[in-house]
Amino acid sequence: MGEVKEENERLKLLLCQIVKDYQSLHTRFLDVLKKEEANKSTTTPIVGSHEENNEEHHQLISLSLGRSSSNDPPKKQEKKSSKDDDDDDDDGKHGNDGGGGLELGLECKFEPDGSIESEKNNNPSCESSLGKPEEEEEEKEPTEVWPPSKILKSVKNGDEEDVSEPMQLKKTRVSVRTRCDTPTMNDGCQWRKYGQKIAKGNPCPRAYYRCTLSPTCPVRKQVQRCSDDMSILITTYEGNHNHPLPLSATAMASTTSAAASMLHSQSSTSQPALPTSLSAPTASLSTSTTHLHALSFNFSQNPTPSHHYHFPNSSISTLNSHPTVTLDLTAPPPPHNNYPSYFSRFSNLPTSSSSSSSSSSCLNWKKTSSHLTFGGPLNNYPAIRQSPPYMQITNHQALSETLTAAATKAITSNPSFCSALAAALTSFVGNNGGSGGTASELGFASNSYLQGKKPSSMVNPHQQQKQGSLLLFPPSNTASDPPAD
DNA sequence: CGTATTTGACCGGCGC
DNA sequence: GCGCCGGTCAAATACG
Repeated sequence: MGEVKEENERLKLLLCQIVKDYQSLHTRFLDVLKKEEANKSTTTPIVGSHEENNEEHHQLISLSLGRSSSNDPPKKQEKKSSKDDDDDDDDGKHGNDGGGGLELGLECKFEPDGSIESEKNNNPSCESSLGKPEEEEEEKEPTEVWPPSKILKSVKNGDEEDVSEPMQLKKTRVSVRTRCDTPTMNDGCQWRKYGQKIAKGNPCPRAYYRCTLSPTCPVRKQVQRCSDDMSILITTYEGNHNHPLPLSATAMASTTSAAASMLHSQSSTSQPALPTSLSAPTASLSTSTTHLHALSFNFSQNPTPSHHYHFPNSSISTLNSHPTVTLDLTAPPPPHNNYPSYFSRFSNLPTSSSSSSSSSSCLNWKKTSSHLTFGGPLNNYPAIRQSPPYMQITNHQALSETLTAAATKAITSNPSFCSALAAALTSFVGNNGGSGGTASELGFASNSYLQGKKPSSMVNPHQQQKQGSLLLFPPSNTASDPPAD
């Protein structure tokens, strides 16, 4: 109990810090927002997903990061927050919010008066696992992979989301192909090798690692050289961390969990929708065992033609027990795409790299011009769209954006992303031991977005370092993307 | 001496 | 039922 209390105190401090940072960032953000508004004062609505002329469109991602009390079905409120008269609100499908808006809801709601509804254990609607005890969080994480019988099948709360999910969901894997000289690419985590095997079809041995940052962390990774090209390292992640991650590890962790969640929702459209209802990207992936050479995502949004994203080097394999998202970051950039360093950043990190390199673990999206708006601070959010606090990101970009940016968008527009994001957030803040957890989580997420948006002007290095960086922030300014609108 | 890695054994799933 | 194969365990070994 003493330790727990101590931990709690520590987390509270962390939360306070993050909230503080968030508020200062938000202030700055509003300034930026005003400027942008001024720039595009030509009536272009924020949510205007007007015809993307191949290369540009407005896409709104609204992150509802408030904490909701248990009686508010998240679906409803997210839809509401996006558009009241949204036509699709049936439970089986992820609602498209209107006008090209993609909305992420994390089932969190803040009271308008600033008080935080913090019902850690009492909000079944909060599948995104914000504010959940560790165990529950793991349980609910759609991509969670439990180690075999060793870690006993812990008691499942009867009506948890996870219960209804098929087993295969827990085996979701995210595979990352990178060029890497070192035996393993440095993703910021600490791994312990527990096995090695020669897998069929590949002379190179496959190494098995488990995360050692926490003794109970269920995350595994497999590392294997590609038989065709020995310089390519295939790292396959499985599961989600159930502990705070070092800064340098948050990017990959959140990406993989988000990607896994994405796969989940893609491959299970017939399933009861996750309580988070957003415009669900419909991936044009075949079922069963088809490996695609590319990922294509359609953001089918109401009246407008769907936004289509193409991931030329990635694939999804929905093998029975191990549906896998493969992010191939090794191929040369296609002509129309300007590839950033993607994850190669990870592989390029010196093996000794720690979180000391302030924001080195962030993926840098150098292109894009996003219009990013916030729902305001915890207690004082301008009514940009609706009542609940949220973030809105409208991206003025499209296919010319980096693959990473596109992938992120695809992921973030996915309903299941909430879970992943929540996992990342909770991991970062240590499962929000304090009652004010959501506040800090919101702050953290916001800051992350801000970092992605204006790293230099909005966040000083210290803050970046302190707050960590969440991978899934929207793309930042683009060179190719004309500011005009 | 403590910790990490290696490596053969073991186990369970799956296909035949 | 059997064998293959992927994944994990755990004793032995290596390392600092």
